[in-house]
Amino acid sequence: MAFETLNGREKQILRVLIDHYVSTAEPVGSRVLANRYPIGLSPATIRNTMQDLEEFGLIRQPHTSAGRVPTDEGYRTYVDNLIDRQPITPDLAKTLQDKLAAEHMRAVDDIMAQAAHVLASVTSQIGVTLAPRFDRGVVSRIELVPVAECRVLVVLGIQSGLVRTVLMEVASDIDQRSMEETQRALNERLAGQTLGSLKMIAPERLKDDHRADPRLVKLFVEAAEDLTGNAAGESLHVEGTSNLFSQPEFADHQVLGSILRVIEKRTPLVDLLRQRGIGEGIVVTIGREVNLEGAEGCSLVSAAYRAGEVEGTIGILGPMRMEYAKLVSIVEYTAQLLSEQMET
Amino acid sequence: MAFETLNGREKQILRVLIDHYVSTAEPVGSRVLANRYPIGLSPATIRNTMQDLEEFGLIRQPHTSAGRVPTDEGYRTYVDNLIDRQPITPDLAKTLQDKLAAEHMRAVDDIMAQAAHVLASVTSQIGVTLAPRFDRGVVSRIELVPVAECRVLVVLGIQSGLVRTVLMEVASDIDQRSMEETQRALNERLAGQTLGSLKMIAPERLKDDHRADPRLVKLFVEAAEDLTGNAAGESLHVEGTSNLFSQPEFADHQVLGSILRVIEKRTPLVDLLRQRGIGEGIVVTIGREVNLEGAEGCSLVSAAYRAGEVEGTIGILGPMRMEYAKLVSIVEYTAQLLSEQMET
DNA sequence: ATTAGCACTCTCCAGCCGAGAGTGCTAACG
DNA sequence: CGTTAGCACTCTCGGCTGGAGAGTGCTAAT
Repeated sequence: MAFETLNGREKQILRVLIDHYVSTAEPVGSRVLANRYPIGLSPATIRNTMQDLEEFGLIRQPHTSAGRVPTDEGYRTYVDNLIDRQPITPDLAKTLQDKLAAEHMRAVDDIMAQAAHVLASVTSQIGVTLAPRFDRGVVSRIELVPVAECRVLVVLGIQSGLVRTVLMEVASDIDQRSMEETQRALNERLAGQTLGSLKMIAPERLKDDHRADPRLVKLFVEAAEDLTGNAAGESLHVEGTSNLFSQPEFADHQVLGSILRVIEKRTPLVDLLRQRGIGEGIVVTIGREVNLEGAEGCSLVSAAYRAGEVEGTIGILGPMRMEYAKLVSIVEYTAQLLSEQMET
Repeated sequence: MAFETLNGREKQILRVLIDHYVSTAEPVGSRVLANRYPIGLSPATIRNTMQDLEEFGLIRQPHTSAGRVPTDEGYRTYVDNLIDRQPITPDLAKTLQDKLAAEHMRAVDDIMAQAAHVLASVTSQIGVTLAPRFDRGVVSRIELVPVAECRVLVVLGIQSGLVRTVLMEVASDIDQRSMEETQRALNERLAGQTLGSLKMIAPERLKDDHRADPRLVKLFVEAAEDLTGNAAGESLHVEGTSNLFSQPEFADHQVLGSILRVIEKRTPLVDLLRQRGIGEGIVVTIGREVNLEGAEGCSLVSAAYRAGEVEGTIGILGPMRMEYAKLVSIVEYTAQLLSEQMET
């Protein structure tokens, strides 16, 4: 059922059918299409075309004598071929800029939370953001800041100006001087390396360095690891889940429950977003493609953003029946803003 | 309808009625109570007592010829007077310890998120945690760490070992030396002050100090302010909202929706928790007392924890029909663990 | 004071019916 | 030959009904 096999009329009918269904959430009958859209065909003819589209697997009937509803594949071809993307309005662009770029610089985490929030409120869907993967980040500066008796704060500066910190617990008998020496050694030997490679590289490069305290180095490597791997849980932000309540397709308690449950698990969603991040630009994932247990009825519109070497993903999650034409632009623009802001 | 006006029988009936209702979620009839509990009275007698309790406003009938259901006030007197608290099992204590105290030291935020998660999974309610209010925290150490061209990371050590960091944007022409001088000055003049008082105290104490760069000081004060006030949004962690889906009282779409909506707004919930935090120990807030628009059918079991001078609140949010006897102990114990962990 | 008995009320569920919507097919039409 | 009018058919949905069941409140007996 490749898109090319569809004739012009079939394409047209599919388009208006989805357009109409998206705005009403009701099965679409032939009469409605004939009346409301300038197709110039009688309901009967439209019915015939609809039967064809049904055979192609692009639309289906919830039951005999109901109107038609798009299938996953229907949405797929619609998004891939029929959509005409609606550029973002200047108004909206301004809103997004204000809410995101504005104010003074904040921590990465705050920005991500804010981005998720804005996406949710602007689209009335669920806004999701994934913080950058730091393992690709190039280390530009390392600071060890003693903050209490046995605690040292590791400050890791990444090229492009991002910063991350981790607390580590050290033996109490490490003195100020040795710490400073170690810090100097770390900076000299590790600057310019990616965060992800530290685990491999650090022990090797520092083993001959008489200045560095090996215990500190070991802890440091562990801390760096923490930042790349373990942070997976914390790096996901989800906002606007209550928006789903106004969607008629989620009126069913079970359905809605299983969606929220899978979102709350975090890991599956993180994986999904990571996976979607690798392709450049905007990606629309529809229905079963989403591959989240319980969220089969959902679509994800996602886009990657990047800050120097590190990149992450943002997106919106909602019912398959969403205004792709509009939302795609919003997500794309937001990702772009985010990239800009982070590079500053 | 003070508790003392109830006679022994009324107390007994109220207790078993609530016990039974909590476990079944069905209106409780007189027959069931007579059969299932060793009251030694006939259904008819129980019915009379029930009528009395209804007049007191402690129970009510959803409709004529249904069993009785506790009212807000019913739960209130139950929790205040009739409950016999069920101590935490050793098993559960161990689980909580493992999940919370375990692993190496993490940032405050991670701990709070983890605590919310654990509370949710252990109680099958919504787990909520509020990070400590740092404005009461006593500053023990201030570090200014340059991390990029125009960026300085402010590291604020609080007595009792907690740390917070904020990024600030500085003019590019501030040199290394001046930064170090300023840092020294800040430490000397501000250590021992509470974070909340910095805004007042700092300008005064530093205005004569020739070492401190006034621009840096100004930015520093702003950063500190950020940490105390603005952080309100980020300091709340909510986990386990999907647990509500298995509660029969929230089968209704509207009800559930409005609860999740008000939780997502954050501010009302933050305020509620702050307010509940000021009283020592554990607090049970029931039904309308909760005072969250849309969450009238919920109860909150909350407890304050403290780490040195700073304190925060944790709790669980769920339907009024919850196993208070058990949950109160769990929340209390968790708060205690949290206090211990943070003081370390 | 307690309890057995009973009439009464209300909910819940299953079944039924008619209205309405929308289809697929067939036959007529240009 | 593509298009369309007409029509029989199917399926859902809302409202109505009636019976079963649960639980009450009252009264009279213990």
